[in-house]
Amino acid sequence: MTMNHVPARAQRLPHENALLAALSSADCERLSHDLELVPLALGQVLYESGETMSHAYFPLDCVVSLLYVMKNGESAEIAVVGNEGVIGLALFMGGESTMSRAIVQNAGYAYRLKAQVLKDEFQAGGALARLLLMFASALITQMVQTAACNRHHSIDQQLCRWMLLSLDRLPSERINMTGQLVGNMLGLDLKEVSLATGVLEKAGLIHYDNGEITVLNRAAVEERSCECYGVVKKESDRLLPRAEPVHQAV
Amino acid sequence: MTMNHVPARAQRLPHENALLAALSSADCERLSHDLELVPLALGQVLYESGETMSHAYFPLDCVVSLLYVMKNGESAEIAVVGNEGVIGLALFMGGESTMSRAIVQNAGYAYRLKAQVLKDEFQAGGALARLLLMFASALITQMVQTAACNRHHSIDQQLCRWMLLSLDRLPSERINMTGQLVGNMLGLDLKEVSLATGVLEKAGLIHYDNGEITVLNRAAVEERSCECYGVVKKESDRLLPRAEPVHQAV
DNA sequence: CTTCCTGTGTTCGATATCGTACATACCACT
DNA sequence: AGTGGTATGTACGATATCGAACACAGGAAG
Repeated sequence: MTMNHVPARAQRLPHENALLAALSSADCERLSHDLELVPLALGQVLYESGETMSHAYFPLDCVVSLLYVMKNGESAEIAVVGNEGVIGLALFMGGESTMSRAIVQNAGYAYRLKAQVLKDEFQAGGALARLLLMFASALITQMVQTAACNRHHSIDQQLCRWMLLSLDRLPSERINMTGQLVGNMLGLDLKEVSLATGVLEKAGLIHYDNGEITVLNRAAVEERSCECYGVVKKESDRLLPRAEPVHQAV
Repeated sequence: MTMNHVPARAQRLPHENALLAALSSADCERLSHDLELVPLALGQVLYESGETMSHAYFPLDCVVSLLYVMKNGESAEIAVVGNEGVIGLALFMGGESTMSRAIVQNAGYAYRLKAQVLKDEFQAGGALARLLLMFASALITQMVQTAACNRHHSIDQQLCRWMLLSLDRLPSERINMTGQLVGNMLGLDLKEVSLATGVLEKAGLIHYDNGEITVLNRAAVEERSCECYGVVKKESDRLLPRAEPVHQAV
């Protein structure tokens, strides 16, 4: 908890988010009045399935999961979004809501825009509109891959894929999350998570202790993961602008 | 081979597709020069994963599946599109290609537009642009649901869901498809399809004979299906304009 | 220190799923 | 009729997955 004297707050800049960073300075200037910096806490729900969204969120250093939650409470992660993207596609796609819940998987900061501002900006059809559509493409790729992965790959493989997707959006090699939560993300029971992490730990790929997963050997995890991680990453790189390096401003 | 006694051909109208039907007569008029009627054969591949698309297709009476195909050949259906939608979202989303294969699940006719025409039309930002985005929303819902369904529901339930989605896009209660193909769609082995159809047949819900599935008791199939079918249908109804009734022109 | 409580991790047995192999029906063509 | 190819149905064993009950830690309150 070294976060107490968070000097970061004042220094957070919009261009820590890849989409905002890719805007021209004119576009950025215009939006800057509407961009509001907000801290997002672990577990915070940005919107609930079927709800109308009030804002779109552009993550800076946080990670947000899109979860589908069934009537009986079982859930499944559909996609992960970090500083390469935005939460709130449905706003400009015309549906106003989606069938998934957006929940903060890793605390941090995000900029947000009021729903109407984003809609207007999209309507105007400028650079942001193009970026949003590109990101939507990348997100669809991730959803498609998730669907196929859920059908065909083992829990171990899926866990590896998930850890890699998370790591790519985090500054360190540690994922701070309880087994319970990991289970929610992957639609698993706690014991299934335990089993899978146990196997990977015995193999020396990770260390798992009380709600903290440390990846010891990333290459081996990639090896063990299914092709899905690679496909999503490659397509994401193809479609999206590169994110600014995340860290320590001067 | 003359088409002389195929009266259907001449009578196929753009408004058999819900998206085209929802256009104003002005929009429709303008597009009509570019709309080309094409027959689609069972098993025809409209585009291959990763390929650049040359056209967007608006199905009239055919059904098209979006499949993801793994490196080892295993496949999984991501979504089904009939006359309520269009094939070729990636064209205007900016990606140019998607990671899925579009394959004709039920033969019939479609209108198609050259890629550039669709892109220009979308750029112009008129009614068609809004409809395309709405349809994209509905398709995303279907993909999300597929991902969750693959994670949590049994093969029986998934088969029921799949049959219902197909029936909604077909004029009769019969689905003409070999078990092999059904397997491809759902990412199953032939024997798993056999097993599942066997169970449903014993229960009197369907009759399955030599590549033809007849649904005998639709209500019971809905009962047995998971919640996924209902969610997709409801969301689809919410977002999309109603399709014209499919059949006999005057 | 004890008790409760919540979150966490483990064990065991039931069931679903999947790989392999083999048996059968139908159709088209020679 | 005979032959090959495609579609289908069945059986058995190996795993993976999942449900239910049990076991353990640590913090808060008494």
